[in-house]
Amino acid sequence: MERGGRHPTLGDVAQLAAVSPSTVSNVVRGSDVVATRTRRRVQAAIEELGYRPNALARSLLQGRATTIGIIARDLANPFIAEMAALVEREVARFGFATMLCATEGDRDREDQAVGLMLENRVSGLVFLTFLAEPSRIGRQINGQIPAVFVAAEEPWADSVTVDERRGGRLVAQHLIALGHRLLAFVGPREPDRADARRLEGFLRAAADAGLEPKVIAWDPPDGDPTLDGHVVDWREILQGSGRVTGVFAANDFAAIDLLDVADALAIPVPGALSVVGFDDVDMARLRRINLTTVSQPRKTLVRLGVEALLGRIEGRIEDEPHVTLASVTLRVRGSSGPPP
Amino acid sequence: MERGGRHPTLGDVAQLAAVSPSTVSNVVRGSDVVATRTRRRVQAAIEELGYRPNALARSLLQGRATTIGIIARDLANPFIAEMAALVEREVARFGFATMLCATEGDRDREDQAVGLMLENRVSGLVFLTFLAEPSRIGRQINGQIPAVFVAAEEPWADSVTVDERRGGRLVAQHLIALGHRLLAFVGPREPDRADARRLEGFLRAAADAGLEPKVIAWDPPDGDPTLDGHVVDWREILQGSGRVTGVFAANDFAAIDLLDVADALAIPVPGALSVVGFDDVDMARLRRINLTTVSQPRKTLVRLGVEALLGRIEGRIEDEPHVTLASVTLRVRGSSGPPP
DNA sequence: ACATTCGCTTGCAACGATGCAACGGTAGCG
DNA sequence: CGCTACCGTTGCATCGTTGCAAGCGAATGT
Repeated sequence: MERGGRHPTLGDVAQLAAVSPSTVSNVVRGSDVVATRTRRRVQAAIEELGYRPNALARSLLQGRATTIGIIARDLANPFIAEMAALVEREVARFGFATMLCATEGDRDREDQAVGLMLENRVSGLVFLTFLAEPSRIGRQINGQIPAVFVAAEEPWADSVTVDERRGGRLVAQHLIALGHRLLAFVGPREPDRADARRLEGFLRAAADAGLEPKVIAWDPPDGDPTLDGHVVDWREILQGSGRVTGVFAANDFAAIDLLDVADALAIPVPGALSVVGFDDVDMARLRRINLTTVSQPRKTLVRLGVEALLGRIEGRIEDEPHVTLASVTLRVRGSSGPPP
Repeated sequence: MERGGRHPTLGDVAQLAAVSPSTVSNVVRGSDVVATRTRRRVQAAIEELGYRPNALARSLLQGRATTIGIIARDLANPFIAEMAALVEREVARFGFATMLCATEGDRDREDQAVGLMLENRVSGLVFLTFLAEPSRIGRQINGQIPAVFVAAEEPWADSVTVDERRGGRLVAQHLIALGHRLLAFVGPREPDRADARRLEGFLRAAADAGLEPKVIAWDPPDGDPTLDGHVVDWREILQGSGRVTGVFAANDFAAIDLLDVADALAIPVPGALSVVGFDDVDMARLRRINLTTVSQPRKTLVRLGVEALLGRIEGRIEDEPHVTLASVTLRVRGSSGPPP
């Protein structure tokens, strides 16, 4: 069937069908210049040898691979994983293969990932993460290949994201409307710009109501929460003298961990504590989680992002990088209620 | 910096450094035959041009890309997503890039995925799924490139998986030891072989105790459960005359959905219903979920799988395909208890 | 002084596919 | 009858790298 484990080539097929390699190439690519008789003969030869075109050779010639690269932060986060799946599926519709790299937010791995993608001459890059060191990556990419940020943003590339500040504002307004006055924000010790904007919107809306939320840094599951740089205890924050009653978590992942903490301390939610998240991951709607959260329109984000990327790849779009905003919705569920 | 948006090549670097392309190639690949003076000059030129080797050309010459392909069923399942992340990370340690395809269990997309990988001349394939049509894919791969099944199994390729039957048995024994006699298994309408074996072990152990569990087909979130081909109602199964008290779900995903159904019907777990899952996904340990489940050693599975794959790729291993079994553990949590 | 060795560098032929100019042959047209 | 138009097919150059044999000074041995 195939000679010695090696892959049969265009030439092998050509020989068997007694035509030139070019003709085989034309058949493979479905060019209509080939006579039907010849085409059939060639197809038979292809079948017999089990021939598969070598995408590497093709891509080498065209200067780029029919591949797009996804650079994500962390596939263990369901929000990211689902976004990655959507992107893969969407670009596959246009015949693109997908290369994947996770960075864990580490700048060196960011570098490596981009390097890997560039060396493999991907046609475009989808970033599912903010960058630890935007300028370096920006310089590397430097207009060499199209890139788009989805659910993230960089000024030097197309970005499709949501109005994070508005999301933060909605949360604050929701909690305040319920009657909360003791608010807090919980986010990672090293916030990315999404976290920062969510916080910003939250703080601003709180300030408008004369409130000043605490800002707590927390990296579950291994870290302790810190407040103004000092390690504190959840019991302290949730039950102590300076306790809070309404908490906005930077994302559902953290929010759900926080619910778990509350459960561990036997603090009733929303009875004694209201928790609001961000992202609306699938599990947020489970009755046991039932998390009030800000919903991001995942499919829309991906669709718009891929659309923009393909536009650049095909050269249809040439203007300045553009930021597209999709709208967020506050999804009120059972984890938020009036303060005690 | 670069000429007209195109990528600088070995030749460009060679010209600038006034050496031959071969020498540049030697420098890039860290060959030690190059004199230190020359090497420095070349490195300066590389820096100045922002040169990046073209992996496509390199791979074309070697006959295969430094890339492995992951073929997964569905990234939206956290178990799969986490496995994919682990594989990506593990192979990256050995310098491999990762191509990703999701199949959703569809045989056509299986075909396409494998075709895509083969055309891109990946060095090896990691399957994170059982196949809808194993024989076809097997014939396609046909010893052309190394493949390994992780948390899945095929006779014609190396496989690293767990003793699913034993997992099923452990669940049955656990429920029976608690005193349950009215058992059921809940799995997808089109079970893959993992599901089938989990069921098999479960049924056998139940039979040993003289019990005959119901077998329910269910595809959450959109489907109704069916029993012997007839659509039934959860209320019927969980509270009706022929009700069950201990349910084994084919995987945590389904188990968690089942918990949600129980919550919707206000059925206390484990008071009136015990639920046991399979996989031990991260969220299973949350207090609100607190799912008794069979734990798969994810990291071990991935490590062993990648090890086997690399062995084949480097030609170190040449013998017959081998099945490696890792051991499962029943993790007893709060979703199982004595029957009412 | 000449041969031999060494250290470094270079040309050249692949790898597999593609795009294009050019081929001989037939047909259509004035 | 000669001109162009078109048809299906073919060679050939090309993409960026690598591996290998050969080249070439300079240093060493006798």
